[in-house]
Amino acid sequence: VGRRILKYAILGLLSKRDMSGYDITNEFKQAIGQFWSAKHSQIYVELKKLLEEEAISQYVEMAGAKLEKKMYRLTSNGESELHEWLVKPDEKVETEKDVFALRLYFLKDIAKDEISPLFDYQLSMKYEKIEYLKEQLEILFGETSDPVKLDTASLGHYLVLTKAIAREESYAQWLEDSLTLITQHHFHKGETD
Amino acid sequence: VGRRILKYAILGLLSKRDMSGYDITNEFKQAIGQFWSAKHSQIYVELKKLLEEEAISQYVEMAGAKLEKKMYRLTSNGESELHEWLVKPDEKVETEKDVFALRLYFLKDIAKDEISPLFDYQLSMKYEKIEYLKEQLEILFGETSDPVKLDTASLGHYLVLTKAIAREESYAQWLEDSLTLITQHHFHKGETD
DNA sequence: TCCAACATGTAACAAGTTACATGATTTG
DNA sequence: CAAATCATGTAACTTGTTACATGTTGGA
Repeated sequence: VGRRILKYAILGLLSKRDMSGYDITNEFKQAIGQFWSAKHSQIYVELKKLLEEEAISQYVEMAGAKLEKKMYRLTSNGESELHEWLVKPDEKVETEKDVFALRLYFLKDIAKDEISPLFDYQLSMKYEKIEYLKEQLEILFGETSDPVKLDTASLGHYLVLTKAIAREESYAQWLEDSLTLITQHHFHKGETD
Repeated sequence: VGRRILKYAILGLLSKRDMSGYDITNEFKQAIGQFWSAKHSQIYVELKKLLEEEAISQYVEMAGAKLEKKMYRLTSNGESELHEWLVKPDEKVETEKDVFALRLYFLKDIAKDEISPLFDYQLSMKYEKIEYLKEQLEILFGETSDPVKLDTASLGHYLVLTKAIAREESYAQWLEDSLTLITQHHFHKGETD
């Protein structure tokens, strides 16, 4: 049956302000895109469905002389659906899919000299991402001495960014540790074989 | 077009030993299931496709008097396809989807007294999972003084388990920190409102 | 005037889940 | 002998990606 996460992600975004499909697409390229995202093709289809369900309403805003922006607004119906979903504890935990970890599980089938480049590439991607996320945090909360003083709306944003940073840093640390271990392992095997 | 991760996950599993669809289903309930998994319905369909592609071959093993177990084995074709994939660096990074983080982003729409139970539930699930993963690590590598001395096949298993533990512990830590922050935030707001 | 960004949609396909369907074997 | 586990499959459906398709607007 599906849990329609995208539905609630869109309702959540619209609870902040009215948005067009294009705006929603862009939001998924920002902070929240670290934890949920969708392409415009999926978003426009979902918006149509939400309109039919009367969870949202539509109005047109002119952006220029001819360009029509279709704006969407939460209905009270949609608002209560969102609230219900937000406090409903998650039944099922989904497998977090991670292709690099999957590859590594089959380590024995990877040649020794191929492993290190794979790690190097992963690490450089992780560090790039960490840098980007920290920049975002700095831009948004750089002057904030104490996150306790943030307004409630910004607090959500702050928590999501710190989560993403923690996740990536933990990942990078594990990559470093594993590469060290594998290198030593090869050395050890080389010695004893 | 898709990247057919399941295809390579199955080929990887078959590189360790011959397996039936049922065996593969069970493997996804073990360690590697922390990073990739599939239901039996998807697995049987994929196995059929892999047979057609001649990446695997099939033979029948009797399990009892009437019960036929269809066993699959990597062909040399499948083996080289697996090797190629294992060393091909990942083009695209997929969004790691996390429904709890998504909810939290919409924090302002959650009533104060509803937030703490949500965190408590998440934390209890995380700690349960961490305990389970550490048990697995103990069972498999408990007597191992130094992972450097593991055989190469087990090393992959070890790395995947330590990865899962690091991931869950980092997650739990962030949950603890965030709950503290939110609690202080409410207190702060209560004082100043 | 060209290019990037703005703006919206559909179609085809791939991937993944749930439900339906059936039967054998082992263990208490 | 009942229940859990072993064992294999198909059908219907949802979700998500890629490709196709079109037109506007603002700035260099």
